[in-house]
Amino acid sequence: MPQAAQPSPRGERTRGSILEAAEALFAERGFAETRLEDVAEAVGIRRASIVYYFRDKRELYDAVLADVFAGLRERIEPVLLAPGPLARRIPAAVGVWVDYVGERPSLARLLLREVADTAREGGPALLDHIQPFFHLAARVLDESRDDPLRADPRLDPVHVASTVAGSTVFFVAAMPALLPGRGFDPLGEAQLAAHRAEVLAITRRMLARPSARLADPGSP
Amino acid sequence: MPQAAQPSPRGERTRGSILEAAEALFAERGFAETRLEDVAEAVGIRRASIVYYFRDKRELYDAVLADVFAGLRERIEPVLLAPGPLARRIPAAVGVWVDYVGERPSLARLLLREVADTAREGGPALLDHIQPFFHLAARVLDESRDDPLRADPRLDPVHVASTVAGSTVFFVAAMPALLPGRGFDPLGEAQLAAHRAEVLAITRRMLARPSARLADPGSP
DNA sequence: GTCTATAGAGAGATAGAC
DNA sequence: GTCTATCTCTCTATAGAC
Repeated sequence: MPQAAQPSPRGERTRGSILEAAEALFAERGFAETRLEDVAEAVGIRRASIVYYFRDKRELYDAVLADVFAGLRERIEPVLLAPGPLARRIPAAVGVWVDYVGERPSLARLLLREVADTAREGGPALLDHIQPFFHLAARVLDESRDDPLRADPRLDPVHVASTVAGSTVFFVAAMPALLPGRGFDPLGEAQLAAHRAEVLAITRRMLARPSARLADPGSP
Repeated sequence: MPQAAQPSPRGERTRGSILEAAEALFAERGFAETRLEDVAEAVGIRRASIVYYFRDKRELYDAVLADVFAGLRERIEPVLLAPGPLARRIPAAVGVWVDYVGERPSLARLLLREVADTAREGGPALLDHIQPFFHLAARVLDESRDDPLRADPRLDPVHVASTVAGSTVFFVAAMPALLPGRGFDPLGEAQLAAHRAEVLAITRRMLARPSARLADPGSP
């Protein structure tokens, strides 16, 4: 928001358009290769106007990440906090995840890039935006102390999440590239349904027959 | 190689060092954010000297990709072409894949980035480097016409490959970021073994109970 | 083969008018 | 709020000496 003043309706609309255009471009090209010029053009304004809403390029990028992850959280939180056994809630959350990525495929590419950037010294901002999901997970597990799944020491939530996230995100982003020529669309009804079924099967197997918990050298 | 002349031993060594440094930096930071200056510094030479070996930045990047994927192919080809049922060769190939990524984690990040770039118009060079794997797969399937797995129309090799690749690559790159603080090392003996077991279980399930083949709108 | 020096493009940030 | 104009920095690519 502009200088802590109350935003005008027009301003809110412009701001939203900038976010939308930036999300698409950052996802497609990455942070460094995206020119503010292109974002402005997509919105139909001039480059300098973007600065009115976002101090600089980095802040715009952060706002995009915040927006995308907030949307995901809004969807996942209710199904994870709903009553019922974990063995039911977790697959439900996985289904919601796949559907969300299907609707907002920018998330797939943004996440792919952020994860790849992980090794950098300065480090990406990913962690800030992922943090809420850790809190959510901690809360869910804490409130389900009696759940049989919770008791199984062989089950590593982070490992499950990594597998599910990795396969979906890769599927959505990679399939079109891997099937060259044909206009393959991983986001089509049938494709996405097939993938959802596959990921759910994987999830259920992991929950039913968890492998040894990964050693966690630093845990207290 | 320099101007089609026979390379001197010293030149070959320098060229190798450049490739090695470039691989690490491109993987960590991506193409756009990697400065030739840094590659040169890592090698201990000056920026201009790189041009002696690689016409420009893009060519260097391409050489890195070619090198990394060629290494993978060298490992996977023999196990896929070995005699025996597909139900045994495929898991073996998956095991080799996980081990290779463990030894050369740059591949994980490079692949993550390339896949994310897929949506770009100009398009990344990924396809050129992946092509040999398609040929390999086609050959293997062709030579296994009698294999029971081959006959199953519900089995989609690309889908299996995408799932396996996605989960491994994400695991290797994401785990250190997702487990902040502690010095988590997904490439450690135990972690990698646990992941390999997990991916193999996933693979075997997919082979044993394949889901419906994904519709392929453009296939002949 | 490797270096120094420099040219030149690209793109983000800033100042200030309307 | 949005624009024009400009400043400045970074980084690639090139020319040519050693």
